[in-house]
Amino acid sequence: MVEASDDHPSAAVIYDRVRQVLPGIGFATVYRNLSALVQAGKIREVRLGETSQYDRRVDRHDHVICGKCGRLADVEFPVPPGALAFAEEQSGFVITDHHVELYGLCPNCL
Amino acid sequence: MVEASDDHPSAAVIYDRVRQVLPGIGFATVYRNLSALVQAGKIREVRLGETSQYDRRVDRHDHVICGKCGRLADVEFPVPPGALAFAEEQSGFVITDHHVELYGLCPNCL
DNA sequence: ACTTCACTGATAATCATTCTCAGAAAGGCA
DNA sequence: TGCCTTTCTGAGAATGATTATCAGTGAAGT
Repeated sequence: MVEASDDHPSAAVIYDRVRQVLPGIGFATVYRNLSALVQAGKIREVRLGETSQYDRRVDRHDHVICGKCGRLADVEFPVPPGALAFAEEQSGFVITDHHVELYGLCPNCL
Repeated sequence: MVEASDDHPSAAVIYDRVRQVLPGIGFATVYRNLSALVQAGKIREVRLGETSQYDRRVDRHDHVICGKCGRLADVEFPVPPGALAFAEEQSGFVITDHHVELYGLCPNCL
């Protein structure tokens, strides 16, 4: 599998990369395989604006997004023990998962 | 302004609602006004999957999303004091804002 | 060799959103 | 009031990301 590199590429970027190895490939195939990988739990899809980015890490973690260049990086955001219970109480929802998005500027853009 | 009701409507829902009052309106106008309101800081845009939802609350807060019916509700998610600094240290980013998305089931769907 | 069947690439279709552009409405002013 | 300018609007086309369709290819089994 050519997918799941070490950054957070969008479908378009993955399509370009794959084409360097398999020049005749169509984007339908790329999208199909990405969906299959997501479904199979091999990669994770992260929506950023109107496009999807793909993350090889499938364990629970959070993301920082650079407001200038759009770069997305993994982070661990420590959640206090009672926070989820507090949010459940407030909302009446039963919470099964969560994702923190942090916004700022990346080292390169600073 | 007919926009900014008390739930989290998508552009399509807002378009339908506005059309009940102004039957001849086009969606271009609705989108234009929504963008203007967002730009002016009067409402907030929250992306949920492929569509945008609009939130009359513009202060910092978080959201719970029902995995079954897609309903979105406001919540306050308490962030521990050192968490942002910890994430900055990890990532090298300077963090200016954050947003927590909680996933689960809403009271109706339970 | 023959059938089956999953997989592929090209292309059309879809969905949300944005752009374009001619016309309408609103305001200013002599 | 009549004219000009500017802004706003609606209709529809255009865009960008993604998904569906569909005939063709190739491997696998018999």
